[in-house]
Amino acid sequence: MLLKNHVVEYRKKYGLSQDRLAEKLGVSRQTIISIEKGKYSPSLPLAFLLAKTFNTTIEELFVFEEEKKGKRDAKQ
Amino acid sequence: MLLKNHVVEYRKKYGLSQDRLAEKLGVSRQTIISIEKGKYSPSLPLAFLLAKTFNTTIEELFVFEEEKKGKRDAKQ
DNA sequence: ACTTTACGTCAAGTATCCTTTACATTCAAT
DNA sequence: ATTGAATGTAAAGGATACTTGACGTAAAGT
Repeated sequence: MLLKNHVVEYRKKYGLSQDRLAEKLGVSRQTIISIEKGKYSPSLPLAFLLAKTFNTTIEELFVFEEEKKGKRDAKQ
Repeated sequence: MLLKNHVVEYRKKYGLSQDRLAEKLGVSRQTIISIEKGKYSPSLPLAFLLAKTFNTTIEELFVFEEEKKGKRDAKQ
């Protein structure tokens, strides 16, 4: 199960640096970097904050990719 | 920042025991109990799984309550 | 009475998220 | 060439999520 996200795009859309975004969210810059780079997925509270900051939803911001190896039929 | 959820209601709506739900999600029963009891919020991946299991969204399943007491950080 | 099912607690350990510090690179200004 | 802003890496430690196992309670059905 992979978890991609559109944080970079949204951050740039809002003209924020990683530093500024981190500050706004009350987390460290490293956290932003790690999430953008896909090193780990954020906690649910942080995911909520991110979505809120970008006026979108968690589902829109984070893309949940079911990784089923062997399965080829894409449903949805 | 509080994070309530409707896991109990949805679980019962789907006629699942905590044990069965845990099994379905691939987590321990303790994890379900802790989430339902509000001891902590789930990880984002688990939140996604829960929402998916109940055919709903994270935003619907988890209620994000902005806590407005004693703001320390002047952000922006 | 006994068993089963479901829900709950507690505690100790592992895994993952997040912070902090320090340092490196790139690019756009001087 | 140097400065500053923005992005990146790495590593150690702290905080939170999750597991495992042991145990308690209560209800429902033999």
